[in-house]
Amino acid sequence: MPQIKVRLKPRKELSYSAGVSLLDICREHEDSCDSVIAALVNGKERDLTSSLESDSEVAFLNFTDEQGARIYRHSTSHVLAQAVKRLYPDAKLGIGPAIENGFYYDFEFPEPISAEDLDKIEAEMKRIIAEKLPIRRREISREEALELFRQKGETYKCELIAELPDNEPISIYEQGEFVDLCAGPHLPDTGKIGAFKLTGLAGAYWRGDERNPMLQRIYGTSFPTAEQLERHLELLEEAKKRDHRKLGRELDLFSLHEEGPGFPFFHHNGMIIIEELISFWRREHRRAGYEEIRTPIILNRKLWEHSGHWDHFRENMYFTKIDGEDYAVKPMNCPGAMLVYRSRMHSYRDLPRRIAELGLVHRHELSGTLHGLLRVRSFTQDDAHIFMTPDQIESEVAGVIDMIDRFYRVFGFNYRVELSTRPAKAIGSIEMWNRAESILERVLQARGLPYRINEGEGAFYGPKIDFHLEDCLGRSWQCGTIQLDFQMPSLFDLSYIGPDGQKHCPVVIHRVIYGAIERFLALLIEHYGGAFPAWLAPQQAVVIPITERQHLYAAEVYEALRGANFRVYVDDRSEKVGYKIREAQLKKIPYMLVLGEREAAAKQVAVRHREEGDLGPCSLDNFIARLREEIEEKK
RNA sequence: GCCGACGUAGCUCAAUGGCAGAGCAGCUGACUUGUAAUCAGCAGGUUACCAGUUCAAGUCUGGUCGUCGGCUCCA
Repeated sequence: MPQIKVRLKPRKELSYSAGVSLLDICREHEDSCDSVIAALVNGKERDLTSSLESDSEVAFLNFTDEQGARIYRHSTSHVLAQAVKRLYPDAKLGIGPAIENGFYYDFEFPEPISAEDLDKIEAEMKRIIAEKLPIRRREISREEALELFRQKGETYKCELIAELPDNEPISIYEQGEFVDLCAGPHLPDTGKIGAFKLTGLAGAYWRGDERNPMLQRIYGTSFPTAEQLERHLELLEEAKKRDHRKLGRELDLFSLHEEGPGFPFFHHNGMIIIEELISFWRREHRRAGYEEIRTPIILNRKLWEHSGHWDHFRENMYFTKIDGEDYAVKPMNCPGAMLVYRSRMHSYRDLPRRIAELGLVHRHELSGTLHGLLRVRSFTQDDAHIFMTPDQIESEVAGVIDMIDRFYRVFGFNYRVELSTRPAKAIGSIEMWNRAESILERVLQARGLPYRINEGEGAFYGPKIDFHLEDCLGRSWQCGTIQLDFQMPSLFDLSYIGPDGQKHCPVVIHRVIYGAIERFLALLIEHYGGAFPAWLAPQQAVVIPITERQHLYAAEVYEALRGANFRVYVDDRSEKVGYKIREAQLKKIPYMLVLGEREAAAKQVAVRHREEGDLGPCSLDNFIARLREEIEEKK
């Protein structure tokens, strides 16, 4: 038996005879071999049950490694599938991957199951785990695989096998009587799964396509210990307290009504935040050389036919009739901006022309996708269209990326970047698309921004760079976007006169920073958990007189703060201080100013901060200076 | 749109097919209070809506509307 060298990370050099199993190496060299899930062999994920035939670099994976956790949960999804097959032998298997924080498995049941059935399935899963079934990998030929799953009636698996690339080995994993098509790797046996829970039941189209049959998806999660599982479930509960729908009601920011599904109502408190966001936005845009326009909400159908929206976006649009003619409620602002550009002649010296618009658009989204303020049917885009010459594209795109980064930084948002490419319903030539896509890619690479490619998710008129933010449950939502457009300008016959005295067609960037004000507000609410920084807080301070004897002084303090342009009110109800403070805390007001005999006598205010607590007395002027600085610096 | 769940007072939640209730919020009054809930009283409902079964429906059945969780993070 030839000897092989094994470099065990972090730094061990070992020698074994070829054919040694990873499990053996693990038992010998890992202190807590029980917690090892799988291994990376020369960077590739492998089962612990597999063996080494040549010199290798090995790193063992634990649950604390992201890859390890995914494998652990993927194995749990197989246990779920096995349990389902035991209880419902006629159920057909879909796919069952690990996802962030858990896993799912899709099934087609002969009769739909309901949420109560999950208990039964969980019980069976526990049995399978107690059986400690060894999990074995086997590579088989395409023909064998097809035959195996055809026999079992697993039509979805057969479909997957047929689509696997020729050069890829086909592997199956067996545990007890259960077998699944799977690339792996997996835990060595089912007994390794500590704590798990099935968390949800949902419908899911096979392969996410609504033309395919709908399967039932069971969601779950698993952890090595019950404590970790419990902690995870508690974290989810905590996160729900930050839900913008709950906080929106509690803080009186907005409301949603049956009378207008998907059409949010903003209350005074919500409007204050929106107004602050907008005035910040206006200041930054003026500084960055933007103009601002406003175009109509309802425009003639002919315009939408002309722009391509009639052909490509009609299902999402609302229509109406005026004087016997068809009109549409705008789903996008671009045609309006095109008309503004076209309303006068342009020289190349005028470009780039950056035209911004806070445009209220309406889109008919599927009823089932509506979600608080995060997915609505009417929203305000902080839109802009940049008209420019072709050689200005890169610097303008870079400028917008800078601007988005600057904005998101103010709020402390982490974001993810995606590049979306040509969709099925696209207008314009393939060459144009390729050119546009490569320009966007080049700018991203030049900036060293990590990004993901979203095949086929671009707008119908051009590719785009999207900026995604996360909500309280980690779901990601597109906010900022930069879309490159070579089509719309020529459709609208836009032009500028070049240095050569000839007419040329400009290129357009469509872009938003917040995206939709409504969605951005929702994410802000969750991001801050409702405790907005002073510059955004609907009420920045509350004046709390202790008894009626301080009401006069309270009015004085109130007037001074109002005079300094702060949002403030007096709580002069006949309640105890503790009661008023508790209420102000629940309303997440940044500052509470308690006024008693001492403060009134010394003309001071006793400052309490919602997070820092009692800060003691200080002069009114000092407090005003403190709050003013906090607001100006958007702390 | 599709799959599943849910819909009772402003909010959070009770009520075996048998008189719709509690806490908080609201209103009135008393209390004059020193850093997260003072006490008492009052008021608040076509149980989402529309049909049906039943002596009797918040509860059972059907439909409509709305809300929530999902609908590739590819074996």
